[in-house]
Parts: sequence; C-alpha cells; structure tokens
Amino acid sequence: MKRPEHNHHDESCAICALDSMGLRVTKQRKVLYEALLDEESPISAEKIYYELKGREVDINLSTDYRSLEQFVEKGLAVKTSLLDETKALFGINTHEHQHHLICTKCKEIVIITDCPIETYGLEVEKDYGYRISGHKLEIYGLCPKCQD
Amino acid sequence: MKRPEHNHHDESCAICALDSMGLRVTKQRKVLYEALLDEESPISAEKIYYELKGREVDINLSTDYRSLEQFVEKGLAVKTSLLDETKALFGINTHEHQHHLICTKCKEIVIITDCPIETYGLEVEKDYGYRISGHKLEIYGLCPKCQD
DNA sequence: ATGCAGATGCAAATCATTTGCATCTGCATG
DNA sequence: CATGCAGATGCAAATGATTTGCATCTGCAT
Repeated sequence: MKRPEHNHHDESCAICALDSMGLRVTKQRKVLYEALLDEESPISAEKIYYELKGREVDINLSTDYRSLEQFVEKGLAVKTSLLDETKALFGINTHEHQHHLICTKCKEIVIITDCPIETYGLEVEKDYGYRISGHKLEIYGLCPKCQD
Repeated sequence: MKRPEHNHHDESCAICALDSMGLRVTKQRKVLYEALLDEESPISAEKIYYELKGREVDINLSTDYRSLEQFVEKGLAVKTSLLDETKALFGINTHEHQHHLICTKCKEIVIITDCPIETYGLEVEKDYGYRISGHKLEIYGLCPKCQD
C-alpha cells in the first residue's frame, strides 16, 4: 500500500483497490469503480457512463472505456459478453468462479457460483491434450416472472 | 420441397437446404452456404467474404451479412462469439448440441459434442425457478502445439 | 415467357470502441 | 508544502464491424 495515511485495506474501497494495483486514484476512476461495486451483474461501458452522467463527478466515455480496460488488466474487473450481443459487459472481479443465468426475455442476469464442470475440465485435458486455463458457461432460459 | 426437378433431399446440398427453408436459391447464397459447409469451425462474416472473393461467384459484404443472418433465422446456421472478441462467428447448424474448446494463443477452435451439463440444467431449473432453454459452454486453454 | 416480390450491390449511416493530441492533475520528490 | 512530470483526461476524429436506403437485378410462381 503506497498510501500510509490510508489505514485500512479493503477491496470494497475504491482507493484501496486502485492504489494496490498501482493505478492513480483519480476522481473519475474512483466513481467508476464505486459504480461497478454497486452493480449486481455485468454492465456495459455505455450504461455505466449514463449512470454517472449528471452526478457530482461524471466521466468522459473515452475515460470510461480506458479505465474499464485497465481495471480488467489489473484484475480489478472482468469483461464478458453475453447472449449474442456484440457489446462488452464489465463487472467487479469478485475472484469467485462464477457463471451466468440469463433471461432471454427481460435480460435479467443471475450469478451462479456453483460450477458443474470443474472435473469435466480434467477430462477435456486428457482427451484433447489441451492445457485448460478457464471456461465460460452461460445458461439461458425464462426467469420466473417472464414465464407467465 | 418446392423443386420437383431436384430429386434428393440432403442438408449438405445448398439447394436443398435453402429451398426447404423457403429461401430463394441465388448464386450468392449457394456459394455462401457451401463455404460454410466447408468450414470445420465458426468463421466471421468478413473472413468468409474474403474466401469467396475472386472465385467464380463472389458476394457483396452486405449480402454476406444479410444472408448469414437469414440462415441463422431459418436455423440453417448458428451465430456465436467466442473469447472476448466482439465480432460474430457463423457456422453451419449441425443440429447437434456442441461446445467449443478454444486455444487462447492460436485461436484454434475444437468442437466438443459431449456435454457435461445436461443434468445440471435441471438442478438450475429447480433452484432458480428458470425454465432453461439452452446454454453455452466455452473452454479455454493452450492447444498441444502452443504449449511447447 | 413474364411480372414482381424478394435479393443484390453500392454507398452512406450507425453503433461500439479506440486513438491522437493538447491540456490537466496525482503524487513522488525535494 | 511547493513543484515537475508521468500518467490521466476530454474532446473530436478515426476505426472496425455491422446495418440500411435505394436503385437495379433476378428467381421462380404463374
């Protein structure tokens, strides 16, 4: 920690998170990180830009993209894209292996932390000679509300 | 089959496939469908466009995109996007449940037809109240050649 | 053989994302 | 605490993928 005056160390504190990864703590990055913390599921760069717009500190769309990309590089955030959408979604990196359950109608995203394919990866390594580094599982369906 | 002079019915025949889904058999769609049949894994619209370029029949990029999208609507092709790439990939719909094993270095894509989460879907339905309609699983790693 | 709904080509538009550049600002240093 | 400068920001313009409007062309039902 480069900030001796800052006497806690907590991932849910933007200052701690940014500082610990060697990123300068600017007001833009701070509000951006905090906005990500507030989201329960991945959000697009554009959407987060509009959420910040009009608050005390808003942020330019370029800065938004640049910062999100840096968060991802530093492991503070994760980038993904769901369904057949072309745009990227960003979320806080919880350092918890997780998958998404997505409603094909209302686009609600539920996070699933239980993973059925941990062991399956080993089988794949054996069968295909690949050295597996990760996987992505999305499950689609209708959420309870959209089933009526 | 609307073409009585065409006396077989085979998904690997472009004329049959297009005709059976009510799509006009144009020379552009025919070569496009045949090009898709030749691919062993999903390919981008642009790449397929360049592969056709210079052959007897080439095809405008707009037509390429429009036709691929129609193939997907009619269930002749499937659209996906892999890794964190933003561009869409298209492949022939084999009507076979499949997943992808992707080399993070050389981007080779291997198709896996064995699926570990058939039964897991049922658990999710019970736990989350969703009516599951599908899922997508991608597995990342280094292929044998890239491991050196 | 023929008309016309639907398909194509072209160019311009759109949407998400990135980049160049001039200006600004954290923060390490004295 | 003042200060310099590497790194961050805002703006506008560029890029890359994909889509669309429109005039022209072409399968295919008749």
